[in-house]
Amino acid sequence: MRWSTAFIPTLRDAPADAEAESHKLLVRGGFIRQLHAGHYSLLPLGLRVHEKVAQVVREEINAIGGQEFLLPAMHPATLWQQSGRWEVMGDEMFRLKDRGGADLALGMTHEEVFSHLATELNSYKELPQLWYQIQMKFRDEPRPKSGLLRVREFAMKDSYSFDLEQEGLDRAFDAHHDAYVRIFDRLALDAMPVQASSGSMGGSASIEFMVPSPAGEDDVLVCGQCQYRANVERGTSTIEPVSSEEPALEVERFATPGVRTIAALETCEGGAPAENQIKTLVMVIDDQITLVLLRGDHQLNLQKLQDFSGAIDVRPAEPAEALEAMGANPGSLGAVGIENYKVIADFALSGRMNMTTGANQDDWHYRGVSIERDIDVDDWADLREVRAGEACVECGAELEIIRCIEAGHIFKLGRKYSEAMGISVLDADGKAQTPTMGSYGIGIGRAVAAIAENHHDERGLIWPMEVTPYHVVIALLDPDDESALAIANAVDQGLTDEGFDVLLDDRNARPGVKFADSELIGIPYRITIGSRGLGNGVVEFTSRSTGDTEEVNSEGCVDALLTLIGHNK
RNA sequence: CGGGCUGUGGCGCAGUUUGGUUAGCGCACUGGUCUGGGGGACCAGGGGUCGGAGGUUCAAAUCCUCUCAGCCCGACCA
Repeated sequence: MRWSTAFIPTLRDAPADAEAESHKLLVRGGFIRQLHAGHYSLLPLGLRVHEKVAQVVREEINAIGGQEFLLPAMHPATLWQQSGRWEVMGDEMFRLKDRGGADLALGMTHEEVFSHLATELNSYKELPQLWYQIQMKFRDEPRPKSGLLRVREFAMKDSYSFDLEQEGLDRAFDAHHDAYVRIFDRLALDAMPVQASSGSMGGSASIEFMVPSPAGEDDVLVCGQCQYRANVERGTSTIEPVSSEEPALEVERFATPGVRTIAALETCEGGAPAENQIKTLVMVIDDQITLVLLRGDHQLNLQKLQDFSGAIDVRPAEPAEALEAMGANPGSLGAVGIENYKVIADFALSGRMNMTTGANQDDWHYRGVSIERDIDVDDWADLREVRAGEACVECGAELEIIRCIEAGHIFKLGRKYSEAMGISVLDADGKAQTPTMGSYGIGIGRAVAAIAENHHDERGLIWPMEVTPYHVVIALLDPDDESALAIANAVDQGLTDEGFDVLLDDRNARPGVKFADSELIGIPYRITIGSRGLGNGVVEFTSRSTGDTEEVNSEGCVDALLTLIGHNK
């Protein structure tokens, strides 16, 4: 490719609203342009990277037996109604009507469509199947952000496995796990597999592949000693038990004028340390008022509550709702004597006595509360968010919390979708069986951004060889010098013949511009051909990542350059 | 959805408080001269009607109302 005829609109300044490094650099380097919030155009350079990432994914999924499809992006509502997710997906699904008034949706994932196709499976002899596609997904994200990291329209590789038995699903799941490790390795992403919440996907097991980055949106618990890795939405820790003072006293109501917070209750007359308080949260779980109890110094993780309840919609009650339900304002609420609402308590409260909590009357609290004796707890659950420094549940070492980008996610779905969509095959005994499914996703555009996020310096991007838009850029400093041009053409041809993607910078621009641009767009190797070097009979070979330059005799330089690149395309 | 902020050429910004000729600057772009190994200089140019609609006024980028869009924090989401 000749740079002089290519569309590579580089910018000296990043757009003012770009925050994430990948966002700034992908825009500045002429890879992407925003059309509107959450929707990006891939320019030629961006598309080349995107396709190379997709190709790596494709090769590795093919290698474990995947068969590629391309499914519609627009789906009939009936399909989603059948799985029950027409309601579950809520506002996140783009919905529209056709001219006849039929409800349609833009696919945010493809369990339904693939399951629908899988109804054509008839016999156990046809199993297992491993199907996948690389297709646009549409999600009406409340807040698109960070360039390609969180968008509303994005390419995703999603694969789906169909097996007769659990062991088959386990194999498909493990095969994906290993394939994902290879994919992220090839993409030069340090992705770690972590235990994850299944969210709206349902299912029994789920592992996310997390790439550490400050631009990420997930917090991951990482043990420094053992291999324990878990999303905070799922992870637990071992905490020092708090020994309650014995004996259990009687519940006593006491005045706490103006006290509305845990912190205030710690310091007021007759108060108690946070760990001896019961925090009472009024939540609305699928329109049902529910009380959630935590130790005073603990934070609720909403996703844990959602996963435990299996609800579609979980939110904190509005202050007015809380007042109406409880007869007091938040800050003075408690679950003592509550019978008409469901109460869910965090495990950390188990067995605690002589606790302090709100009395459901402003300015009054109870002390001497023993949770099992005084509160009608319906359910116990792990609801609290782990904090950095707590002890690993596996080995007791300290847990760290690391901000990460979710680059991939694999689920064991079980039979939820195959049942709903009516997939059935006959087994060897001629009995109808419902296959068990797995689903496995990797965001292609997000992977591009994650790579950019992790491979850049102050001068610009530094693409890994697997995904770089061009392997080599030839900086032809004197395009009007015929001998220089001849050598540049020979190098271009020679490297291209060996399968390298070559960008020949033949623009009539100053050397500084060419160097700066080639570094900004992150081409791994630069070959500089200029009159100064040629005067000494050499061309130069520079590595983008190290900045090191070697001189190569211009005579017969193609072979020498091929050796330097080391055929590591 | 709540809070904060911003919309002026492709990008970055000034001008808005205190309405007043042809709306300005840097980068980018076009032509030219010089230059020629780290975003070069000079000369000459082209491009915006100030997010949109309505209003106030002799006069609106500037004031008022409505509206749309984008960004950040939170909520939410995977």
